[in-house]
Amino acid sequence: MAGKVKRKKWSENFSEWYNELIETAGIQDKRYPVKGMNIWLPYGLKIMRNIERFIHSEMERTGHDEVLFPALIPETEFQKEAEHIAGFEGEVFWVTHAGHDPLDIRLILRPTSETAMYSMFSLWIRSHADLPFKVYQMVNTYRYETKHTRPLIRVREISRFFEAHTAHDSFEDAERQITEDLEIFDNLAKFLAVPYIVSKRPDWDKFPGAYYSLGAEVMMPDGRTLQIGTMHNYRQNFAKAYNIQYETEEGEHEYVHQTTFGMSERLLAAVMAIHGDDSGLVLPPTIAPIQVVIVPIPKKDAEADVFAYARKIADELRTAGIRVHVDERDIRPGRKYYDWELKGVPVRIEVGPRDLEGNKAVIARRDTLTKEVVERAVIVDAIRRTFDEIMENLYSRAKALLEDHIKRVETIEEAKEVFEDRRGIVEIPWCGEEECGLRMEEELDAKMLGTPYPDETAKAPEGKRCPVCGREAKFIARFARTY
RNA sequence: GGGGCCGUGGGGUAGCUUGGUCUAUCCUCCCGGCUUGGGGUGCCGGAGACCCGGGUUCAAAUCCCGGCGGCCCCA
Repeated sequence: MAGKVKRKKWSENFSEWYNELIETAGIQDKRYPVKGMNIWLPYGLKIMRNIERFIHSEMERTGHDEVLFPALIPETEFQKEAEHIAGFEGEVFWVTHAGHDPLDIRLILRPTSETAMYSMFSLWIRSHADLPFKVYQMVNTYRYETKHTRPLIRVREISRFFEAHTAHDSFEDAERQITEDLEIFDNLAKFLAVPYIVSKRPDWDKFPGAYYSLGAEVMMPDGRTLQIGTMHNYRQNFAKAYNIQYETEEGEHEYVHQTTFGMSERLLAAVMAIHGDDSGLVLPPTIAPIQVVIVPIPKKDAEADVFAYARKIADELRTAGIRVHVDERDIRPGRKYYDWELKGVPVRIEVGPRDLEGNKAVIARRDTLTKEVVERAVIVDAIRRTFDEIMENLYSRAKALLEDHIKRVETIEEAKEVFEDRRGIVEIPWCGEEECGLRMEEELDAKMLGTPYPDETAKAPEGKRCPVCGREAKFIARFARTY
């Protein structure tokens, strides 16, 4: 039955499909006259808010407090951590003037908030009793992207940037935080029905200033990967630059260990891309602004009032906590079907004279585009069951897409074939040397995502050799074309 | 950094090579009316565009120069 769902354009011309859908489905308007800065439209924003609501609840569950820092950072603060500034200075927006006068100390628009937050952390964190210290914010950040911008994916204003920042009394406790971040991320991914992989980034591609960086990637329909989450362990790098110290039980002064965890509206891009099809968006019921749309099918001269019937069902669903909308527009039902399919509403209920007579309703699933007739009396249960089935189907379909695109190879030639063919992720033995890693990136015209995480899964099997230098391989390295 | 392409109603486009019946094509969206209603009803009517500046010419959407904006490829 899934064969009924067409995903031709989606898979063969993903870029075009994506750009069209961003506007036709009402996610964003790209016509704002600044490159890389787009407007959130009401429908898209509602979806994003539902994703954020889940993130807020996870943050609360795990004891993070929400804060809001200013968007402007003085040049002097920005420059305190050497690697960090080197990594970002090429892409920050500067504020150099106020009115007609040049500023004494120039300001940057935050590309991320480490340098805004950490001088304050050093004031706030005094004692071991203050640790662990866990805060987060969801704000807009700015990066002057020089590559091609793409809505939600590569933008100059990230308008929904999530960043959690924590401070700990030891490396071990910071590691526990990374584990917690991964658990939060996993919950979120399940909520979105989005399967992913986690890699430890190679040293040359760490977050600027980090001890190590983890990236969570998803597989897009065209075989390229999209990073949708990152976790960094900073060790004491920033603490030393910003003098964030606490007093131990013994009265000593120690630098804190820090971590960050980041996500953005790329989460929505992933959901759109991974679950969509040729008819448009397919939203998981967990985040759909409208979970059920009811389309009344009137018949001329029929005495039955299908509208009243539809409204009654709507009330019932609403009482059960389901987000429902009755489409009473004066247009043909077929037109409504297309409209709501484009917008990805997970379930459609059709009610016409036939259903009213038999005390039934037709339930249509968005993910499979199949229909089923159900008894009016059990409609709430049927909808709930359908939601569960949709979540399962979306997840397993996406999981198959991801797994089909991961290929383990041993030579550069094999790896090249994968990228020529259908793309995806290549896993290849690697000695661990930067030189060999960069060489493979160049030869494959792909990026090294890193090594599988947790570390135990990154070891190369016995006897495998690095295809570049021929030495014994220590790791499995992942390569992909990325967004 | 190097090379290429392109700016036409809200969106997508035709026209440009060879200047003139361009009073600018078609689809979509939008507005009004009738009709219709279990997968994009049909018909009638309406609104809406040649990126900006300069030049060539009797005549420029079309050719030339400059500006601004966008896209693609390579390093």
